[in-house]
Order: sequence, then C-alpha cells, then structure tokens
Amino acid sequence: MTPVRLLRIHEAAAEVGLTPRSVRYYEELGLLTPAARSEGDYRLYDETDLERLRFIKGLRDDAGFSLAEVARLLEDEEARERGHAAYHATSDPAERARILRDRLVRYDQQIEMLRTKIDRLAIMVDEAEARRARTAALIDELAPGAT
Amino acid sequence: MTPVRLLRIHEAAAEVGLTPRSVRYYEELGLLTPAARSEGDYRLYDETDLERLRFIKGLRDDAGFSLAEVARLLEDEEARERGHAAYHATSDPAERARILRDRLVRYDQQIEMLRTKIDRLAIMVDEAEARRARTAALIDELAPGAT
DNA sequence: CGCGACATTGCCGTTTACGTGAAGGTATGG
DNA sequence: CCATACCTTCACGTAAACGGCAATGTCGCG
Repeated sequence: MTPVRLLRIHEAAAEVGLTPRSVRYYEELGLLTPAARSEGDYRLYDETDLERLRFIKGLRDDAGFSLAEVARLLEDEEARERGHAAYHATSDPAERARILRDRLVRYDQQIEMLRTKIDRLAIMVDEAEARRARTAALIDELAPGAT
Repeated sequence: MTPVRLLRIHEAAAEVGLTPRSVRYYEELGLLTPAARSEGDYRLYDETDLERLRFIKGLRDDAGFSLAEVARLLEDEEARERGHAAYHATSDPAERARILRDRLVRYDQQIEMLRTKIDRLAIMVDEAEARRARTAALIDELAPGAT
C-alpha cells in the first residue's frame, strides 16, 4: 500500500488556497476533522480532507454561502463521522447500501441548492439584458444605423 | 402627468423586502440616493429607486456579492447622477449617445460578472454530480440491479 | 392643536469570518 | 544541542453589515 501522503496544516491550506487559521476555524465550526494527528498533536490532512476544503471554499467564494449555510449543506460533521465509521464497522452490504443512499440524498440536496442559485442568477442576467436592450434601443433612436 | 407616487422609507423598504435601516446603510455606502426629500427632510423613493434596491438585494442575496462588490458593479453613484444630469442637460444627440454608451458598458460588465459566477457554480454542480455518480456506482456494486 | 406613529442623525452593540499575537511544545539541519 | 521554523491552544482585535437605542423633529387625523 502507498503510505498515504499526509499534509500538515500549512501545506494543506496552501494546497487549497486557504490560511491555516481558516482551516482551524472551519474545524472549530465542525465543517471537517483532520484525518489524523501526529505524535506531537499536529493536524494531518489526507486527500479527502483537501477535497472537502476545496468544496467548502467553493461554496463560500463561488456560491457566496455563509459558513453556517455550508455547515447545513455538509450536514454536521458528527453525522459524517458516524456514517464513515458505521460504513467500515459493518460488512453487511444492505447496511452499507443504506449509508451510501443517505450520502446520495445529501449530494442531491447540494446539487439542487446550487441549481436554484444558478436559476436566480440567470434571472438577474435576463433582467440586466433587458436593461441593456432598452438602453441600446435609445442609442439607436439617437444615432440610427450605427449598426 | 401622473404625480409620480413617492414612497417613504418604510414603505419602500417593505416593497423590496429590506429594513429601513438597511436602506439608509446602502445610502451611506453610496449605493443609491433617494429621488427626493420631503419638506421635513424625509427620504422619498420613486420606482427607479425601488428597481435599484431590488437589484442590490439580488446581488447581495442571490449572487452573494459583498456590498463593496455591489458598489463597484453599480459604479459610484455620483457617476450615475452626473450621467443622468448630463443627459438631461444636453440636447446634443451625440452627447446623449455617448452617455448611453457608457451605461451600456456598465450593463455589459454586470452581465459578464453574473455569467462568470454562473460558470463557477456550474463547475461545482459537475463536481457534485461526479461525487454522486461515484456513490451511486458503489451502491450498485453492493446491491446490483436495484434499477 | 395635540397626540401617536413614523422620521431624522448619531452612536454603540453584535455576529461573522477570520487576523494577529502570546506562551509554549515539536521537528530538523548544521 | 540548539536554532528556527513550524505547530499547539487561548485570547483579543477587526471589518462588514447591519440592529437597537437615544434625542429630536415631522406628518396627519380627530
């Protein structure tokens, strides 16, 4: 097995474009828990942690969600932990499938929220284009045939 | 002529779903200026003010822009005032056309910013769908043929 | 004309999302 | 073995976006 490269906080933060402070803050809010701690209690992050951080950053920066909203979107971290632990604790395929279906539901909710946001933005684009068109029409009245 | 119905701050605020406090704050930030003041110096808002407030609210709530970004999007209010005044001050069609073309450029910038945001959200949707698909595949492995 | 509802400016309080040390423990090259 | 560059927790500081008061002025009806 590959020994799974674990990153310390400033490496992980740099990787996803955040500050160590922000990463600790997100942990404080319950948005994620580092995969492990070192001997001297340093936080250690794996690839799924990085994905999660990128997702959080995306929701915050691109989607403009507050961290409280992000928390709701991700469900609380304890539920995730429990789900993860439960998944590995059982070898019953039916149980595992149930856990995965829960996860699927969360993904669907995330996708729906993003789509809703996109729709609202699309409406704003339409409105802006309508204003643009009115102004363009005025210009054409003043200077007809300026193609 | 219709005497142009002017609204006082709490009416205007209620109309667009804001609090009077927020409306005053937006004014303080230079995002808008009420169309008029009453005898006793009450703020009075007309329909274009309401449109502007709805636009600001949309940018803040739907698009998730900070008020500072909104300010940049709207260009500073003085420029708009000057444009408006200048437009009515001149009867030179060429001059008027120039003012309108400036406005057109701002609209184009707004549309571009909104489109950029939509694109980033679309990418997030794609990523979320990829995660969903991976989980769905896992479920199918565990419980094959669950349509 | 007088009362209550609403307005004004001004200022301080609050929440969010961190930044910025302080005081101390930890990993590593010279 | 020690410097220094990182880490830890704890704690306070700050900018943004308001909310909530105080002191005062204004509108409108009965």
